[in-house]
Amino acid sequence: MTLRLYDTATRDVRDFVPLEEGKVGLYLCGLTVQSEPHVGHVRSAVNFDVLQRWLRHTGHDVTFIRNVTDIDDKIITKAAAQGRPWYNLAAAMKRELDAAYASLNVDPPTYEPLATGHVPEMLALIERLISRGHAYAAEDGSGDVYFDVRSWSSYGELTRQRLDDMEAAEDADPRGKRDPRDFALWKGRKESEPETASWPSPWGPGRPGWHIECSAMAGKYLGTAFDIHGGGVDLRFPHHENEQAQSRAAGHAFASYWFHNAWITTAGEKMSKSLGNSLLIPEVLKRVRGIELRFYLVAAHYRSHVEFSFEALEEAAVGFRRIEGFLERAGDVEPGELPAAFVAAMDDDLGTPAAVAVLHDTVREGNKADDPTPYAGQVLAMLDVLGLHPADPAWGAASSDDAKLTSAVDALVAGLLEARADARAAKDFAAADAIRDRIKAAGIEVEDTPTGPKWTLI
RNA sequence: GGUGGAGUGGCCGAGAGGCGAGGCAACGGACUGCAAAUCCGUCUACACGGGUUCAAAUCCCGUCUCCACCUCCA
Repeated sequence: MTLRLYDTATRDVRDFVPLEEGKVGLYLCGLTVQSEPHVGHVRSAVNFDVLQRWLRHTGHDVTFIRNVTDIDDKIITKAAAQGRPWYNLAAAMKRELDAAYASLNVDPPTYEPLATGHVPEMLALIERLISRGHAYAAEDGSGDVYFDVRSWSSYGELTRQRLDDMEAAEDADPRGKRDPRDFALWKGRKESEPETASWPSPWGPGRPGWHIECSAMAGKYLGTAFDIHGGGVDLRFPHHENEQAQSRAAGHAFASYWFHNAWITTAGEKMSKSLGNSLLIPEVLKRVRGIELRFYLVAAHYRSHVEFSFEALEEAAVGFRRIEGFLERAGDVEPGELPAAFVAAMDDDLGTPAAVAVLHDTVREGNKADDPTPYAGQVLAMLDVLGLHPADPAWGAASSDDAKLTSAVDALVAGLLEARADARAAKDFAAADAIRDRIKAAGIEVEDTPTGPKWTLI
């Protein structure tokens, strides 16, 4: 069985066939680093991370490029409002983003190019488009350069839009455009913008339009034809449509498959950056651990809309702890083979919900078995490929202070548990339960297991 | 107006013509001194109205509701 993926361009699930056998070029539109990342942002990263891990697991040599847009209108505007340089805001938000990815065990990509580092590549691409008759410098002296959508008859093919059916943007300042739907490849510097936010070009100082950076960077690192390109559904139009148009107009085949993840919403609505702080990653991680948040995200199919709620998140966390509890009881085991049903689920358009069901089934079988070891091995293998291995150092090793505290508490609790054991042996259950209640009041739960009592923090 | 998507049991969330995913919660049982954990069982649904079919949550027609994109957006 081979991997099948849903392709936005063809709108169906089809066999994934790489351009070159055994190798995969993957491009993900990362974030514009203009504010702190929230749960919605990391979903895309986690979904792509699962894709990347699965491709690697199935024997592909993956080159994964995830760009960072570190210059755009919003960054300039927000930085100005905050009274700091745009590049400082971009750098600070990039660090926040890195921290969020790390807390969810998102594997770093092969390379993470910055838009500002690829201006020459963009200029070369723009000049190529001009020479081929698909772009033009504005005649109003603005220094803008636009892509000429009327010159590219396939425009709209990715999202099946017809130019004539599109609503013209309300704030459409026609500037020097020949058609209101023409989009900027290069934006001439305005007087109000900082000089540091401009680069020299044949059309005067300016900065990149949004779409051109991805075409330029994907081309540089993955070649003019590569396998998979993706991002959130909102990027289909105009961003991906425009990328494809300009790349193909430049004579490049561009992406073979388009992979788009659905939204996470709150209260039925898109998680916008104006919703406040409650869903920023550090805030969410006060409620659940990173591994639990990742489990919540992985348990839903990447193309399904997820209605975020803390209740659902905490429920997922409870389910995950059940899996962890099983592994703890099973003791040290090495990852084993993946169950066939799990592999089939993953091969079917990354069917993580069905894969997670296999995970649960295996845990139940393991809990029933006299020897849980082989089941635990399978569970570990499944968790590992989903980026959810509990022992992965990415989740953060306990600090030495934590270890000392654990050891100290263990010694104190041990004394109480001995007294409780004595009381139980003497069938003085009232005394035994009193001790247990006292421990519980301190925030520690005691469970009796076949190998003796065990304590955990509540 | 154009494009794409959604409506599933108390809740979350899969599936996409036929042997009723999975989880959480609840209840009953086993185990336990009592619990906890674990296992077994129960509750078993597909927005609405028609239709096709031996068989529809799944296909067709219609209706309603909701969301996204067409402007920056994961």
